[in-house]
Amino acid sequence: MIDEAPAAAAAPSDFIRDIVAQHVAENRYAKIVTRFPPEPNGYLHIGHAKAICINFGIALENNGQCNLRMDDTNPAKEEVAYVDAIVDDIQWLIAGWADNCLGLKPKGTTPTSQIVNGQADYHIAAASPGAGQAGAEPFFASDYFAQLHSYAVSLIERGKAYVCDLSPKETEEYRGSPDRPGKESPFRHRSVAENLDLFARMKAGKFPDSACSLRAKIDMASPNMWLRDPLLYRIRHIAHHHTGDAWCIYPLYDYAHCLSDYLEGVTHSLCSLEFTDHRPLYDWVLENLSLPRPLPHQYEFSKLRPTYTLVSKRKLSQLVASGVAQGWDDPRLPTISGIRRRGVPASAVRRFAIGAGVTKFISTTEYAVFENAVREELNPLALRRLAVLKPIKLVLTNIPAGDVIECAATDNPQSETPTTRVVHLTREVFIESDDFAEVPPPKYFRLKPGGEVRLKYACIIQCDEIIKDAAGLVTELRCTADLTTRAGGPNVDRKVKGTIHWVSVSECLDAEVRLYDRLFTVPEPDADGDFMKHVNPHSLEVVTAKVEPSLKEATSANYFQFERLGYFVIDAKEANPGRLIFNRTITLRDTWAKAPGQK
RNA sequence: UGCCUGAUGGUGUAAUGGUAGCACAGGCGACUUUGACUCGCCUAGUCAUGGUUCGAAUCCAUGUCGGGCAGCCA
Repeated sequence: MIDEAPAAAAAPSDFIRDIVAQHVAENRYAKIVTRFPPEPNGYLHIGHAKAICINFGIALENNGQCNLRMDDTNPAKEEVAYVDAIVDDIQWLIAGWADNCLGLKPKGTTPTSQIVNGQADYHIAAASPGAGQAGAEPFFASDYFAQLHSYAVSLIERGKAYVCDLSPKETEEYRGSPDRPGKESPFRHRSVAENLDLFARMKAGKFPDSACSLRAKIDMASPNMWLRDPLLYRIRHIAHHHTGDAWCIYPLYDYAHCLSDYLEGVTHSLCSLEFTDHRPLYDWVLENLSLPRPLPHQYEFSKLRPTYTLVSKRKLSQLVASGVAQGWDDPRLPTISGIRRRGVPASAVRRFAIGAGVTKFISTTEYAVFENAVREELNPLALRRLAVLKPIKLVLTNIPAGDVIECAATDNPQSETPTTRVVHLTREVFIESDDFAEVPPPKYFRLKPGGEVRLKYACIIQCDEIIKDAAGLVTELRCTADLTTRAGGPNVDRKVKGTIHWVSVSECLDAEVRLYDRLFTVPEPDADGDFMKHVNPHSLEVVTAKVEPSLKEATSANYFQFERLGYFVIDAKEANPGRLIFNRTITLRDTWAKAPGQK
């Protein structure tokens, strides 16, 4: 496994952490329990990373637990494959950080609550340090269907819910609009006995889809739309990925979520802002069931929205379906799997997500903040290697063919005890074509006719001659090496302005290198509702690079920095021992490229 | 003419009645066998108007602007 940097410092406090701290001080709960509740209908993306970091972070900081729960109440959209992908992404993202507070449950079990000494006692699984171990699985809202059903019966018995025969279309009309009260359903005042009978028949499959629904009896004139007799259950004759054909009625989010939280002993249900209007309904369900305390409470925060990308499952799937992206794990996508394949360490995703802060302010986070987080984490981790992306041949005329000069190259200068490896300087080397200019711009430190430059880890060279082909293109540079400037040599301290990277022509390896850039050309691709038009046509460039021979042993468990170029990883999906493929995670910061007159 | 929610440099975030701070971005410089890293300096902010107070980003009032809410989605 990759040698990760230590977990980033604890997140600074925020309004939610303040509330939790207050509750801890009051001893309000035996244990702080949060949850991360994805619907298994797609892949996790960078936006989810914030919710993950908040929920797991708060659990971690309070010796609590964060349950991973599949919010799977809509069988039409959900698949097991997504469940597996989500579990995998989560485990990668929190490994070495919060994996000890990851709440999973023994496979096949169902948590329930019971009353012990007048207090709710929750049978929730203990945190599972070996999250990946067989026998553990996430929680599923669908595991609670039986319990949820009996709660619904209880609501009916209390006169708090009724079976409504209005069609979806009529239901919508009766609901009114935000500035106009709704109308009561003609079925609102059915007797408890009739509702019980109807609900039993709904469950028994006596009605077709949408023929009727179970609704909460609240207030059709409420200024809050979610309180206008919201639906609790709908009829769907469709198999569920987790419960199979056991049910044909399925609970809706607002009904299932609060009760799932309750059944798992969740204390703080943290979600994004768009659920703020749902909170009164969340509380209504729990209150009207007269459940034993303590009850969970919902708190909302603003989503993470980085520039130059999209965080919407629907739009992301459009990119995949249209072929703009080559799968959900395309390294240009902001999906967790894409980011991971791109070579971004989990610690960098966390640093970014945590750094964004927790507020109710609708914000956009500059992509540069993400880039900074990636470089911050990679710099101390990445092994330095020499690689030439766009090679041009350079001949050291004073080194005889066949001579091999050993040079010690540092693996990581950031390390307290840096290790080195040997690279071989030979008569012919490749250098980056960008590192030579026949007509150099002002302040050009690199190689130019008659100029000097240092070959990193080797020696200073001087450019004597330029060889061109018939078309006038430079094909070869002829230089003289000053071997007295090598490490240990008498003139090692001689200074030249430029140092460039290189590889030996006779010893280097060919590697496919995929150079990724941001997927969109504008900061807010969907601002005008047509993000497809802003796709960056140059978001992927593939080159055949010349890389130093030690890279033959590279595995996807290593992060590399190709010196002066950027950070790279082996493409975990497509590379194999016979085919070296590197993904560029991100370039190094480059103040030269930004200089006036450059590119 | 509804309800909910928010507003601090370019961006994000802190200050919880007492010196508006930090990070990113941007600029200048030092260092450098990575034009990287590191270090130093600089630029730039409390939505508006009133009020309370010795003192307001913070409390109150009014206004302005932004976001969310009318799925049998989550």
